[in-house]
Amino acid sequence: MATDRDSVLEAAVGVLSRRPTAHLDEIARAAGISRATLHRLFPGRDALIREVGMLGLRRFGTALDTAAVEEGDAHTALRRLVDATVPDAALCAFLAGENQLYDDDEINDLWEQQIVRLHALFLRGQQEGVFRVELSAAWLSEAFFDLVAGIGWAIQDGRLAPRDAAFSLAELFLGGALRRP
Amino acid sequence: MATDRDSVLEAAVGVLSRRPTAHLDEIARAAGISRATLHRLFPGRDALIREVGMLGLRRFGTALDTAAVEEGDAHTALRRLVDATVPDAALCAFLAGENQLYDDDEINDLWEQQIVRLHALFLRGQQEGVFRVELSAAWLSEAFFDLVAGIGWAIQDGRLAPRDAAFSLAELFLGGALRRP
DNA sequence: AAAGTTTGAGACATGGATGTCTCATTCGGA
DNA sequence: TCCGAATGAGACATCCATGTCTCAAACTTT
Repeated sequence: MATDRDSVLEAAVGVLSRRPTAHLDEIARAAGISRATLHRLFPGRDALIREVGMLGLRRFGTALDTAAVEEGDAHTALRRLVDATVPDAALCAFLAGENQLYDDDEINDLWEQQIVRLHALFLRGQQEGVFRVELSAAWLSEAFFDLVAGIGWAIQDGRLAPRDAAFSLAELFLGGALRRP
Repeated sequence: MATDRDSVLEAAVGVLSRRPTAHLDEIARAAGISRATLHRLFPGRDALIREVGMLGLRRFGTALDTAAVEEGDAHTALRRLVDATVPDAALCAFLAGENQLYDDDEINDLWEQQIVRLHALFLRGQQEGVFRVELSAAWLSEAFFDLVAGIGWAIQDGRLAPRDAAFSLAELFLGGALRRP
């Protein structure tokens, strides 16, 4: 029974990241509330989708903060980011799939802000000689986010154990991104 | 002007992989045909979506064939698979995003068939000592497909040059999947 | 216990995409 | 040139999710 807005949004993610066209009935049921209450919390479907996106972007921003991606060497910074991001992988999965959101300016701006920070992390790592330079920082950012999203989907569908998530992501991605010594 | 079914499906992918809820008008326009003709080719929206999914799975199956993933050492087999898959990355992106398809039994079966082959490739590679065993074959399969999908999205949105796609995918993924010598 | 608030269930209207139809036009083959 | 087939444009009807409303029940607060 989720009464506050964020709990509802979390429940909504669970449904929407799998089926972006899920009916509001289904989302309300997943949140343990009625469709009427859902409408009281969010003016309509668009608003709901938008707020889920905003939540995801806020969470990812918070993950970048707690990981302090601008500090320390890029390698361990990325490891910290993995740990900070994995708990919100489902939200990232939603963001990756819902390209529809990109009509909204506010969403686009916030999205841009996060990507810039991620991109800067990889660029810094390349300049430090930590990350490979044959792969563009843009592609590294893209691929990282894709894998986070993949983690989210895999966990939701029960194909990946949550305990293994951070390790699987870090090992696979860092293996490909780190410069060989 | 795409008159045959497959051309229409290809055009549909271009629209649907970005916006899964695109109207039939938009899809028809993207294919250069009228909505009436679109309906003559495909009974309805569901049928269209389904056939796009089927096309994607068929293409991926063909890629597995042409790459001959069951032959040779797993490393070069995977490199062949990258080259064979990248041209159809957009279709894979659609498959990754449209989890809605998973209601259909025929789709599920075909999907299962491809995943089994991909999974077997990684398992074989692990047994040959080529791929890392700390990462499960299931996760490697998942991550590979996620990155292919990411390639597709990135190319469609102009964030990745098609020429760089195969290299970027192979280097990043193999870097993380291959056992260090 | 009583008043006020919130919620759930359902009915209802609405809008918009979908599906079906017709008909004029165009294209292709004989 | 002529005929048949295919296409496009548009006009409908239909369906269904959405949005709005009401009212009773449950819960909270005093």
